[in-house]
Amino acid sequence: MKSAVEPLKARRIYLLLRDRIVAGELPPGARLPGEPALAAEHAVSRVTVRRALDLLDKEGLVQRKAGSGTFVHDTRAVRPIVADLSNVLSHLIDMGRSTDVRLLSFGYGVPPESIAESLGLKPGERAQRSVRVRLIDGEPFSYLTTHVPEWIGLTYSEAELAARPLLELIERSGVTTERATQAINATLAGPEAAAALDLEIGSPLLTLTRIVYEPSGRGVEHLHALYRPDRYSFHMDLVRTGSDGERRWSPALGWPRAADKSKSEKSKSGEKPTRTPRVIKQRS
Amino acid sequence: MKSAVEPLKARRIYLLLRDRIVAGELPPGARLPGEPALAAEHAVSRVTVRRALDLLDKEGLVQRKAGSGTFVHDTRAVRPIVADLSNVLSHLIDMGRSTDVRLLSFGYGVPPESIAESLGLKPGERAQRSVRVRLIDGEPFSYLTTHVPEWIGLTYSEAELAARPLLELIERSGVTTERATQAINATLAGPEAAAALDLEIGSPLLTLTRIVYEPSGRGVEHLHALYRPDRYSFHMDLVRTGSDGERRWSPALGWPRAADKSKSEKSKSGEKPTRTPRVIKQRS
DNA sequence: CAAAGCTGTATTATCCATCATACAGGTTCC
DNA sequence: GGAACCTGTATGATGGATAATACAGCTTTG
Repeated sequence: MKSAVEPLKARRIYLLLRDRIVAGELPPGARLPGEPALAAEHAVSRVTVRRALDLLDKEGLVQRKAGSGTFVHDTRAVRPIVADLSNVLSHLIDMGRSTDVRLLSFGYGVPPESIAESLGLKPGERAQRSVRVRLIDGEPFSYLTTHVPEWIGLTYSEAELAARPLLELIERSGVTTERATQAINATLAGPEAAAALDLEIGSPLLTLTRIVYEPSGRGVEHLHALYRPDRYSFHMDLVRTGSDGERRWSPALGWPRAADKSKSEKSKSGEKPTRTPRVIKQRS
Repeated sequence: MKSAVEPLKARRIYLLLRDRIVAGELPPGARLPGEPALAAEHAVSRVTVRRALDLLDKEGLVQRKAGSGTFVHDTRAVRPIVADLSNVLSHLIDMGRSTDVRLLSFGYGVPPESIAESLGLKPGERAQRSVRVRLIDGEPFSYLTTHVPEWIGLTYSEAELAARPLLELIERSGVTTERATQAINATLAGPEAAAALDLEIGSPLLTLTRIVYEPSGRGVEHLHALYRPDRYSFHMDLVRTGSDGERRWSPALGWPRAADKSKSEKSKSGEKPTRTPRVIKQRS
């Protein structure tokens, strides 16, 4: 009973380099240390370094040139950053990007206790469970598991769910949705999510758990979403609010949605970087 | 050249079980399948299943009883969920929890390109870089890397940074901060962050990147934060806004901050679950 | 062109995770 | 008590990841 399961060495180095790249320490185009140098630096064999670089290569983060070196791939191209807070991909759509939904699972049953509780179901009461995957430009980026009380779920068909937003169907059933709570977190990809999102098991994922309430306070939808961090992230603009001594950041409401920067190009350059939604495909 | 580096089998099973637990599919107190059963189910040896269970045990998610079985530990106790959006831990403090900051690194140098760009620095211009770890009740939960333009950084000392909020120091220097952008994402823990957060390399982490701007549009602080997802997550309340056809969720502003639920206990039970900030320590 | 450095590739040996199996000891239930 | 489960522990065998080394071919630099 020793040796806790630790990631393979190649993976360690892969992670390390990956962090240095995404952190910008190794800017796009830069040539990173040679394989012998990396091997010495991390006290591993060159073969292992190679494996790490292979991973980075397969992921499109670096580009290897025989005889020359390994170079950081143009990150901007590889990171088709999808973004938005509070709501989802609203402005993606009117940006000419095609989104698609695939229904993986649909059925009724007794949900796990924690979900039943948040939906205000009595023990044994059934709910509709569905699993969907969202694609952007053909590439999967989110894995959604939703639970809805049975009496609401029965108001629409499986085909309708595959075609329309769930919340729209819920509201169509006569329920009004006003309030919701959500929590954002991180996890590792389990087998199913990894398969659906075209990832390896153990990849990092962004998590969003949202519970939608009707005015009476009863839960009507429990959403558990997993996002690929390289294809999705939450962005928000903040403003400093509160009077002295109690100043905090608050989300900038009524903000210029997807602010087509045509409007504010007054100041010089660094207006709002990291906001270059170019439409470039990533290698599958 | 085959076999991509795939996570160890034990880790796979660990992740699988872990997901089923946090998803509530295996509710607290439940006995999970016996080791032989799990071994058969996943087509691995019992030894491997054992390793996976050891990980869950060490993490405090399950409790093993010789001769009896392996049981899901009381999740509520194990998840001292810290939370808040937009700002950080505001209400934690007035909840009687002690937070502490540890300065790991402090110095000046030329920052990586992407950060220099967001701070509006000219190539070669220097910035102050600091790395801090935040603890709650003695346990580390966030790993903060900040970059500040040199001319601001010079207005305070290393000791001051270790003692007071950075933004306060920045404002004290005469700069006014009004706007900020931030992005939330997920990654895997690299070596340094893993060590500082008392995690294994490859653990999932919540990421927050915030850039604070002064009114002129120039960046004055670049913050990169890594959070342990089991000790921190972003919560927010949402309200449905926008007129028909363009309805979306918006963060509920002006909400009862840290709503001491003494106020709204009108409706029955399920008012706002998952909001039970009991102060229970987790095993180190 | 030649030297130096790099990536690609192969070989052999070692180490560690995993497998398969067996047994000891505790718990539960009849 | 005893059967049937469970967890804890140990064994040797096997395969894959890694180490150490060597060499080929390409690129860059002088």
